[in-house]
Amino acid sequence: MRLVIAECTINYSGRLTAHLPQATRLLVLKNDGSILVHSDSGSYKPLNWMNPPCTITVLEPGEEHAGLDVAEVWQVAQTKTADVLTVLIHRVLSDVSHELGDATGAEPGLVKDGVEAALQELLAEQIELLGEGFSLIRREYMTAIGPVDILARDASGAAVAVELKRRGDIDGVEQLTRYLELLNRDPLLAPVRGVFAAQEIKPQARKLAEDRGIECLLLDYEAMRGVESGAPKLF
Amino acid sequence: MRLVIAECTINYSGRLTAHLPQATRLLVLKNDGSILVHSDSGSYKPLNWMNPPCTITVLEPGEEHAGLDVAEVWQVAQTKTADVLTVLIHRVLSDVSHELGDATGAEPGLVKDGVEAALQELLAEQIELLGEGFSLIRREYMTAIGPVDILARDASGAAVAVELKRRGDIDGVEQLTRYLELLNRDPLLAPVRGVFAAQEIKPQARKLAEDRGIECLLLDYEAMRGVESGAPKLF
DNA sequence: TGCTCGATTTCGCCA
DNA sequence: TGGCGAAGTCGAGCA
Repeated sequence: MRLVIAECTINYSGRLTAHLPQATRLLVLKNDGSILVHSDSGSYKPLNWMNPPCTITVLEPGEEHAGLDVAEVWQVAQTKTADVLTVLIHRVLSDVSHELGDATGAEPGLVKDGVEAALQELLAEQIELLGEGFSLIRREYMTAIGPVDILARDASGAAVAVELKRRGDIDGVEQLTRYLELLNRDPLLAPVRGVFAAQEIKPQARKLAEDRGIECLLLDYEAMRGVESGAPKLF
Repeated sequence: MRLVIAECTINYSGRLTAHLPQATRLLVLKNDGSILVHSDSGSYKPLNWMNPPCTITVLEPGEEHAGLDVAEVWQVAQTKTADVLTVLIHRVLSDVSHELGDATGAEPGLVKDGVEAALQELLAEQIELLGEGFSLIRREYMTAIGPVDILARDASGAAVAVELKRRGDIDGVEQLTRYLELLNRDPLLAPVRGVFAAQEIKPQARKLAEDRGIECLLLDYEAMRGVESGAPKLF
């Protein structure tokens, strides 16, 4: 990885056109040829970037750069698309390279825990959270338009489709509506009720769901995990 | 901005729990207190990060780190939430700081062109792309559930609602469907037809749209821009 | 401030 | 490989 601190002007042309006026910035050149342009603020998203595969060509400034105080021109071109990032280097303040990775030179990679999959697993094991006498039919119940997160049976034996979200938005209600429409065409399952379960449900989503006769269920992830393990998971 | 190349082990606890095994990585510490952890591959998204406002505290290794070859412990805590990023520093290979920004120390910021807004502007000006004899009623036509991108009138005088996307997905069709349902309740407008216009339309979205009697229209941004300016915009 | 929607989204899964 | 849904999504615009 090569880290360059430089006064630069940047133009991007691809899905959109973008321009960065002259300023001092961090240029990160990764080993796969990709480049990130970071300023000292903003969040983790760079001001500009080019993702791999791409190639960097260093050019001498041409006539069009006369009088612009340009020392070098970097042409970063995407291999597969027509995207081009042009970096005009005015002054290089620092330029260092380092080898990253573990002993083998590879990045071990991130280990995650606690996303929607975990929520689904917990609700499947604690299916009675949906109501007394509920039983699980199956998780990821496949349909022609995609998998229903959880399919269950209520105390009376009627089928219930559950859509799970971390944050319950209007999109989730639409998704569940499409599943219910499809499931209710199956004479072996119909009538199928819907439950919209999430750690947080937006007011507009709740309203839309209730208008459509879909029940809303707030989930407490910490409590559900507590029931399961008795103690928070540590590394 | 401070750039540290270090052999490190990282744990994150917040919305999810994540772990990064020991390896050499780039740690970017921005002036606003935020931190990014980058490896030599992947795209612009860091392996781990903490966005501002947050504080970094450097601790001496405690008993729980005995035998783990830990030189320093960085506790990065979000000011508003309970998110915590713990960086175990095994070895620092490089540690440099630089002032970024322009002459005033500020980042001038990115200038963009060519997103959905531009597409909407172009289609409004070239409304005949919808069909012969079409006329514009207005852009961003407000309704109770949000603005319709473009409302037009066809040759026969009937209202047409247009939903614009760069990439036409199922969500866009759902959105247009909600607008049409609402607009068709207005006796002054009804009946209102729908047109789903995008640079690219996913097969599933096209199918859903056609099932609902919504017309699909592929847009050629480059061609539309060419009609408008006669020449591509340059910086 | 809260909500909605776009993004050069990126990322990961599954058919 | 392509399509699709989730993301520690982020960020802008608007009520």
